[in-house]
Amino acid sequence: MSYASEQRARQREQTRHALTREGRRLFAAQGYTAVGLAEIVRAAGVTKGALYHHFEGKADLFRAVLEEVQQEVADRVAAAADAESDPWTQLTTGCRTFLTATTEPAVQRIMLVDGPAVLGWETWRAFDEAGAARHLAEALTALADAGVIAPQPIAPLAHLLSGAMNEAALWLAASGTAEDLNDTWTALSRLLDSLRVR
Amino acid sequence: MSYASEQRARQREQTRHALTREGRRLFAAQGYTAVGLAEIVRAAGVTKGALYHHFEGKADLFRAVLEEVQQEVADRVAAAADAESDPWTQLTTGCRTFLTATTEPAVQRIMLVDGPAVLGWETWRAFDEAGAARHLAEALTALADAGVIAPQPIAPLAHLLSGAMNEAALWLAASGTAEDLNDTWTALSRLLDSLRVR
DNA sequence: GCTGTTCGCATACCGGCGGTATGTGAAGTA
DNA sequence: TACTTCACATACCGCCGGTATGCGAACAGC
Repeated sequence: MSYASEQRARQREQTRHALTREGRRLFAAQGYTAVGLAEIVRAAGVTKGALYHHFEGKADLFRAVLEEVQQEVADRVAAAADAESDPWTQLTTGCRTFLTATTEPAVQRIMLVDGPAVLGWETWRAFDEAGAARHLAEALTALADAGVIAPQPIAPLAHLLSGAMNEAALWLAASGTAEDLNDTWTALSRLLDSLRVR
Repeated sequence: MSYASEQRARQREQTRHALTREGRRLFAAQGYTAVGLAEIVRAAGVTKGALYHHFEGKADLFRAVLEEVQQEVADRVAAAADAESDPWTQLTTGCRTFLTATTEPAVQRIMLVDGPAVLGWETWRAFDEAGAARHLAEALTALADAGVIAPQPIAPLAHLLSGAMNEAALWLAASGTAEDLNDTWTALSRLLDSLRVR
């Protein structure tokens, strides 16, 4: 494949990116069902033909967008956690970062509200486990192995904590003052602290 | 109003009930978007005219169904909790009942998956606060007032716990063995216990 | 550099869905 | 009995997701 042959590949990537970009913006602003394909392709400057050339349909475009959003959140959480050296601080920092990151309305609607309904909960969970939820489970496993928290099945605990943070993020975004964020973090910190071996 | 005048009222109620009944069944089995109005009215033995005479549209029918489901869950939780005399046992019993009640697939898809996406999260939250979530907040408030748990803002804590149980219920239903239920309940019990003043 | 092929996308079209406007007959009223 | 109301049925519409097809530019081989 020559250099010149990359012309089409770049154009292809550019079109695909325009679709996910505008799809993400519109899905976040109006919700999955409220936004039509016509609106997306118009915003992206292409036609439905392009969309169906790159994706299997509306739900598949949404899936690509969701994957992108979850990856970003996971990266932010991982970056914040990796900046810490102490395993326990990595957990708390990761949780705190997740809580603030998912407070963005765009992230919320796509990742927490429409995601499960559009893709089905099982599919959504699979994506979630590939994202930030995986870091949570890994951190808990490491802490259990190190004896910092009591040895116990990790999966149930991870889901409890993940769900707690998801719902808290939604609540904070809806009626969230700075005080509510503080109180929520305080309460979550206490719950996390209770895991430690004394 | 004479006895004879109640004829229409009874028929009316019967038709409305058939719609919510079949709507609930189909929404639970296939999800909100996958089931069409034609299928619902056919199962209920009426036509779309009847549906639009009783409800404002598809979303309004779903709202009525959701309200019904949430009320049932709230009643089960309240009944189980009221059977206990100790306030702390009321909380734990209520949580345990909620966890098992929401494991039903029908309850899950309507209440936890489609609910927020169809009605919007804020509307869904309003219904949730009128249901089982209210009992949780009330129980926590009573325990805080009684000095059993540390005095603290209740709303953030209630949302954390509510979200934890919602997600745990979804996980249990998806891949839930009896062992997972036990482990989840053990983990949740520990979290609840950490709230107690020592 | 000419020709055949592939590829990325546009155009045109379809079926089905939620929603609405209107008809109709039985129940209720005076 | 004549009139009104009400609970629904019938018929219809616009829109949206999805598909089939057309087409021009980009590449490949000679």
